[in-house]
Amino acid sequence: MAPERARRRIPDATVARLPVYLRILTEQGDEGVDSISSERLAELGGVNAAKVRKDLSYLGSYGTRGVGYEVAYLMYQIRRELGLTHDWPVVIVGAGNLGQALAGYGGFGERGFPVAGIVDIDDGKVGSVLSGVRVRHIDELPQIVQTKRVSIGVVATPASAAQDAADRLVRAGVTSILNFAPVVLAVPRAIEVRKVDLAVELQILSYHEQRRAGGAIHAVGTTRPASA
Amino acid sequence: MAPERARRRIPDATVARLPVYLRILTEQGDEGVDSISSERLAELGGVNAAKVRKDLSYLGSYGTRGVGYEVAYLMYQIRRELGLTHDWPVVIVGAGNLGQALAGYGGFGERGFPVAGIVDIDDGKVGSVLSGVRVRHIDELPQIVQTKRVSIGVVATPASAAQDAADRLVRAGVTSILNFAPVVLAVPRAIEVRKVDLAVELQILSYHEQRRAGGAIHAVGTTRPASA
DNA sequence: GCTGCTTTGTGAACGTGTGCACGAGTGCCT
DNA sequence: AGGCACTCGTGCACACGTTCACAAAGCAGC
Repeated sequence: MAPERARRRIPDATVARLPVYLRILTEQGDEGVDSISSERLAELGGVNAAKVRKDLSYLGSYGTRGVGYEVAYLMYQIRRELGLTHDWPVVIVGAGNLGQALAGYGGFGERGFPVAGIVDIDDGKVGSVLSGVRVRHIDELPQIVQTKRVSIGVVATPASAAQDAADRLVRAGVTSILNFAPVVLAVPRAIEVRKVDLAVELQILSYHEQRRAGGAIHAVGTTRPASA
Repeated sequence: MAPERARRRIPDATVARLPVYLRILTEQGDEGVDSISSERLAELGGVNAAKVRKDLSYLGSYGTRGVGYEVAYLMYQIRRELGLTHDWPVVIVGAGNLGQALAGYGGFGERGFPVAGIVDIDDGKVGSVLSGVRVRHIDELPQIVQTKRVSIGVVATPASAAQDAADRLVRAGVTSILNFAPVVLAVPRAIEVRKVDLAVELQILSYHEQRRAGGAIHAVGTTRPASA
C-alpha cells in the first residue's frame, strides 16, 4: 500500500541464506543468465525450492509467476536489504598469522568490505606493510574508526587478548564485531557479535566421524578421569 | 539399564555448543576449579543455564544435585562424546594465503587436529615449507590420506578450484570436509561438510548495521537495476 | 536423623524454522 | 480469445530448539 516499505523483520535463518543467493545470482548474471527460477536457485544453493521462495518473499514479491526472478533486479533487492548498497570499511585487530591472511585475502574488498586499517599491540609488528595496508598501533584505533567511519571490527588476536581487543573496538565506536578468537566476548547488548571458531567446526566434524565409526568400537568405557 | 550406553542422537544445536563448554571447562580446570554449576557455566558460555543442563543431560546424568558438575569428569565425557579421545589428522588443500595461515595456526595441533599434510596444484608452491610442513603436490593426496589415516579434509582453495578439491578429497577417502571457499560443494550424501564463509558473516553484520541505521534513511528506492 | 538450602534433570509450553501442497497469476501457443 | 503449462507466494502442519518451572536428589548443620 504505502510506497514506503514496511520494515518487517527478516528471520535470522533467512538473513544467513541471502548472501548465498546473492553470490549465486552474481555468478549466474556473469554467465549471461537474466532470469532464474526458485527451483534452479535452490539446486545451486543446496536448499529446498520452497525455502528459497519463502526467503525471497520476505523481501517483497519480486518474482514473476510462470517465469521466475529477474537476476539483476533480485540482486539489487537483496543488496539493498543486506545494506550492501555502499561499502562497509572494516578494521582488523591483530596482525598475526590470521590477521595477515585476512588482510591479504582480496575477496574482502571486492565484496564491499575494504580493510580500513589493521592494528596490533606489538611495536615489533607496527609499521610493517601487509598487502598494501600498513600495520598501525592499537592506540590509533579510535582515530581510524572515526576518520574512516568504520562500524565493523574484526578480532584476530590470540584468545588471551580478544576481550581487550573487543573492549577497545567498542570504545572506539564500532557496533559490530566478527570474532575469530576462541572466546565468548562480553560486550554491551547493542553490539552485534558473530563468531567464527575453527576448532569448534573441526570438533563438530569429529563428532560425526566418531559416530560414523560405530560409536561402540572403543566404547568399553574406562572411568579414568581426564588426564589433563 | 544395559551397561552399554544407549546411542541417543544428540541435537545438532547441542553438538555445536559442546566444544564451547569443553573449552570453558579446560580453562576453569587450569585455574584450579574442580566443580562448576550449570549457572556458572552458562554465564561463562554466554547462554541460558537451563540450556546448559539440557545439553549436558544428553550425555547422561553426570552432575550432582545440590553441587554441580565435576570439571575433570565432565570434560572426559564431552571429549568422549565428541570423539576427541584420539587425534584426528587433517589435510589442507590449497597453500595460498588461507592455507598458510591455517597451517601456521598452532591451535590446530594442540586441540587434537594435527596437520598431516598440505597440498597444492601449483608446482611453484610445492616443496616450500610452511611452519614445519612441506607442501606436496595434490596428486599425492590419496597417499597422504591413506598412510596418515586422514578422515578430515580442509578446502582452502579459491572458489574456482573448490569443487575439484572436494572431489579429490572424497576420492582419496576423506569423509568430512571443512570448506572455506565461498561455494556450495556437491558431495555424496555420506560426506559431512561444514562451511566457513567470511563474506557471509560480514554480510550478516552488514544487514544488522543497515537495519540499525534506521532503514528508512536511504529508503527512497530508485528502481535502478543493479549496476554490475 | 531431620530440616532447610542448593542444584540437577526433565516435562511441558512456547517460539522459530522447514516443507508440503495448492491457489493465483503470468506467458505462450493455437 | 481461450486453454494450457509453468512458477510464484503462502497457509498449514510438523519438527526442532529454547525456556520455564518444579519435583527429585544430594549436602550441611544442628
